[in-house]
Amino acid sequence: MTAPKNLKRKQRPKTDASRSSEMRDHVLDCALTIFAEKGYAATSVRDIIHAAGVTQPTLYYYFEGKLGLFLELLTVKYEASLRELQSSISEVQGCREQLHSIMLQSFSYCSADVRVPRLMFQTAYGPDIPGVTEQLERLGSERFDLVKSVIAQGIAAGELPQSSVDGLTLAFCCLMDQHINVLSRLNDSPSKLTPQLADWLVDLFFQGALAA
Amino acid sequence: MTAPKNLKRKQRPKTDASRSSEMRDHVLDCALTIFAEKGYAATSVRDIIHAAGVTQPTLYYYFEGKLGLFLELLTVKYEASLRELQSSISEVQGCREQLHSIMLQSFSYCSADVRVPRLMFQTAYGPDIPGVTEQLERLGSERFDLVKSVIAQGIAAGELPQSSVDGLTLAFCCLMDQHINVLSRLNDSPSKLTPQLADWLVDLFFQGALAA
DNA sequence: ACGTCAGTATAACGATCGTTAGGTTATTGT
DNA sequence: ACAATAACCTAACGATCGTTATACTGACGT
Repeated sequence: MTAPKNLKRKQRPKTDASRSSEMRDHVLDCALTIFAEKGYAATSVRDIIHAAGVTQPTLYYYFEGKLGLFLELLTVKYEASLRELQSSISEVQGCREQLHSIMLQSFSYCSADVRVPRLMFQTAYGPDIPGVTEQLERLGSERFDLVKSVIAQGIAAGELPQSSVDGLTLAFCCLMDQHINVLSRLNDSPSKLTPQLADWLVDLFFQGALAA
Repeated sequence: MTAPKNLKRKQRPKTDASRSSEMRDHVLDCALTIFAEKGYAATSVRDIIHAAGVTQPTLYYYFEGKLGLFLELLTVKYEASLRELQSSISEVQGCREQLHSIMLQSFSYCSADVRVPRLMFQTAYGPDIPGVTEQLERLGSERFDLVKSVIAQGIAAGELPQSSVDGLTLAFCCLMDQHINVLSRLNDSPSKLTPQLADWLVDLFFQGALAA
């Protein structure tokens, strides 16, 4: 249906075919739309190829299958998010400012394309998916560890109390991720993931952590 | 496999057959196990009847089908949780104490049977399920409104600042639900949903809300 | 000019999906 | 004692699932 008109037959590539291709990117993008909408289990390969305007062998030419396609999508989006987070916290100093950067950057990243947080968080916080859980745990813990390192520095610097690092990190991630997940489900435009909300949440967490 | 040995052929009931039956409860319980483990979309009717040690017509005798069975399970668990929450907050006074009761009671309810929070929250925060979304939204908003009414009273009584009621409620629910969801996925025994954690989270929220 | 091969399509594979038609058994009211 | 019916079963329905064998097409190196 959404056939790519400008995507004619591909000219012979010099590089590995299964690694770079406009058609490949097109299928990935359509798969993101469907996976974000219905989740992995409820999405069929036929849904994806129908949205992309191609046939099954095209999907299986570029990807290992439904699972491989999904895993790549998930990994790409998680790692892109992580890179942006890492670069954003390197620009400011102090625990509070860095937590602020993390929240702001996450809100911005997820507002840019609501399909992304829907894919990431509905997969992470929904039912387990055999073959995905391991990789998802790895990707999720990279995020968690990034926040954890910032909070650990905050404790060391006396900005935060000497309570449990993991407990504080979990609380911050719960506030951030769940707000993103809940507010990404509404298809309100503009996004409710505003910088003001990010400010308020960081303040609430920080002041709460200090006083609790 | 898990055939109910003591569940012989049921004697004729006086009441409506599809409303009360040991076999019916047995199927419901087995369905809870499977749905909590794999989610709605990835669970097949055959998975459930295999776990219950019965055959398909038995399931369709007591329930309308996979969807009806799932909806009943979800509704029963949500409403039981809501009733316990309502009775628990009626025993204490003041916003802070009532929020504390809500958090404690939720932790207790979810620790008693980890299948329940897995079913409730992984369904609520995972991908949409056609035919379930509407009912789930209704059940979820009852929970939300209960917390909201407590917080609104807290604002009116001056216990909480005059910020957005919905914002505060969402933040509280994010902290509570996401902690339950994340910690329910680990199969640690004993549960990490301790009263100490509940105390700490309520303090963090309350002090944070005051200072932010 | 032509064989090669990357890229895409047709069509089908066996497996599994949710659901049900129809038969069997056991208990009940009469 | 016996018809009626609740409570199951065996078996199968058509639809859809993920995946693939096979064939075709057209741009490329030679």
